[in-house]
Amino acid sequence: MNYWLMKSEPEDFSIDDLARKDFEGWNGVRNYQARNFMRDDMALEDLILFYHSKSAQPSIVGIARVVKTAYPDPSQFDPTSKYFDPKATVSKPRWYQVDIAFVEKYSKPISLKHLKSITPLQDMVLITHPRLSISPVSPEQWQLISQLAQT
DNA sequence: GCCAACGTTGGC
DNA sequence: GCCAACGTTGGC
Repeated sequence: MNYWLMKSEPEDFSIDDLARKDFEGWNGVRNYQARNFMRDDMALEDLILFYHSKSAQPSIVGIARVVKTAYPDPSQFDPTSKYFDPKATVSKPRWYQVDIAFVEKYSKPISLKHLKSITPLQDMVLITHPRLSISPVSPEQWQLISQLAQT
């Protein structure tokens, strides 16, 4: 079982949007590191911290889980999509996605500001690599954050 | 293979 | 909306 953090701009797709759906295909990821995490390391039922970026108070807002492992992101083949990639082919896809589903919404979000104030969380990839949209979370970090969510 | 130019992310 | 940090592209 692995733990992850995935960012989304709530104006594009929020935890409430996720809660309304059976699942969501996590398409449009166009960063190789993030792709590799999805393609190579994400397993069924892995748990995900769902993070709202570019919001007034960037925060972890809830939990999702992986319900389908990596498969080629169809938007890379669609010339009308903003995620179209002319260098990708069906036989040699470049971009992958997973499907995720809603698990829970925190009653109170945990802000980035709060996370940055907690010494043992300073090595979170979220903090050391602030522009990565998908990042691994250690079991220790997961446990600590789960405790924060309950207070 | 270097690196300048360019595009994107995301906190503020 | 700004802009620093960083990733990617492409000419040489």
